Amino acid sequence: MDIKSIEKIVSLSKRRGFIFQSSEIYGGLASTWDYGPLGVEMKNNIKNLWWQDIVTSRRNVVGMDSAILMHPEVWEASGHVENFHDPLVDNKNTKKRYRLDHLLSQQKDTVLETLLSFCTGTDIQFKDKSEKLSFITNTLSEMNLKEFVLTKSKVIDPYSGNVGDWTNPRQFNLMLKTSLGAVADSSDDTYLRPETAQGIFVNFNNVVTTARQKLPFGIAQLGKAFRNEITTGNFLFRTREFEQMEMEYFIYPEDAKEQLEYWSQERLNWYKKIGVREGKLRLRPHDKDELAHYSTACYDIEYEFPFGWSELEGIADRGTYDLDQHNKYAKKKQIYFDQVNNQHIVPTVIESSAGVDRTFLTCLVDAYREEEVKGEQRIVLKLSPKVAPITCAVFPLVNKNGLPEISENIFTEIQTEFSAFFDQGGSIGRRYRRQDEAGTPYGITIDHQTLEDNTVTLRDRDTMEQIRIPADQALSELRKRLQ
RNA sequence: GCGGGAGUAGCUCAGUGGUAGAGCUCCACGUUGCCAACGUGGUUGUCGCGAGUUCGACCCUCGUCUCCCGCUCCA
Repeated sequence: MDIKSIEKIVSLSKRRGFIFQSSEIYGGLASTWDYGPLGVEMKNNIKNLWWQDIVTSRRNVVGMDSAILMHPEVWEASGHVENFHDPLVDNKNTKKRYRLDHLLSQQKDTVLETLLSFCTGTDIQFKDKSEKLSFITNTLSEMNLKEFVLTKSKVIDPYSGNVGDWTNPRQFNLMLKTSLGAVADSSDDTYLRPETAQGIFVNFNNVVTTARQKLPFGIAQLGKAFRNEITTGNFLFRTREFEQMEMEYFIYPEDAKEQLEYWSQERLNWYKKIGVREGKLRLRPHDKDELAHYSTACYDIEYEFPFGWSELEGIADRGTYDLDQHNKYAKKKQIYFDQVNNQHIVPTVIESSAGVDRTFLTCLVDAYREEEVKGEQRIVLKLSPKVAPITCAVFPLVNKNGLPEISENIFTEIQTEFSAFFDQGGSIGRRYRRQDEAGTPYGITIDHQTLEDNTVTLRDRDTMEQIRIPADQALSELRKRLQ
């Protein structure tokens, strides 16, 4: 696939009604996208395939659907208020931007001491350098600085090796704030959830007692999450509003390693099952310094996009972090009573956190092909039939001799079970090609022979070959192929 | 946030300081009848948005928004 491939995907998405830019008639809103008629079908298919695989087909995983808005203290407890922001500084000379803590970790001690003198409460003793660094970072970020202390302290820009002309640190909070209630008062500030996981953790007890689950068991949830990303881009890949498919699997602590491996494989296999080419997928363990504030081990499932290997999903060992935190902050405790060992424990959590939109983009990119057929270019989406927005298109070969009427009847029958599309406009070749671009795996054509022996042709999108089957077996044939 | 490229019909793009075009698509009718066939007719644009210069701006200037690529960033 060439370098313009993402543009081609964007163009096809719009042309066929997969994805439109949000608020397009007003000039668009950065990195927000709307799903069109084909897009929403395909997105629903992906979500249903996930739900089927994670919840429906498993005895010990249950689903739920929590609210997007949650009590502000949830985000205090989860660590997001403290950790989910980046203090950034710019060097006006080199135009480089750094995270303050990353930048300071590369500075000499004398520079740090100078910076420390600008902070209040300098008599604090620090255990080690990293504690000192985070103190300086946090203090400087929160101070309302009037002078440019980084420049005064002679902070070096690693890019140039010289003292930079630094802006003061600014906090970029990655959580989107909103106000509840009629009056916008700071006491009503709350956040749009940056992950769906917390909705599961705060309902842990509710689910345990009502679903009568015993360790190990999982709680799954599908829904929107919001992050005020500083840098967005790559079409659907990084957006501020996105949909997550998350599952928290609660286990005995000693099983953590084994379960992390198990779920990593399960999840990797799921992408293969929905038709993503195996060679474009990989499982990558996180380095220690990549780990999130809650995690002790993590795998990424990555796909090789035109813009490089990028994360589709993280499978993380969150330990007991989240439940512990809520137990510290909330009045009601989230604790599991282990009937086997007759004791109260806080279970360890293995989390699978996948992005719906990223999976959607993966499917599109992975399926996109440009082929040459009789000297003409054919653009085709070789989507898995389970993922494709339209399962089957129905065509009368000609618009006379009663063929449209017969076709309508077959279409109506197929529509009861599958997403179907009826098309009698233009030549038959044109209609096939339209469906190729939409990724429709099957086409049923009603021709003159149908009038004689009641058979129809079934066309395969990928091979473009046709077989003849009895009209009354069309539905069962599709059923067979979709299994 | 920086640098580069781009924004004109649904798509791909041409265009000129004097109120806009092509190909494809799409729709209708006719014809044909299995892989973007043909004929006739037809729909569609505040030329991304806002200012400025000008008698007059799609075109020049400034600002701004959006997309793509590369940086930076991405617990």
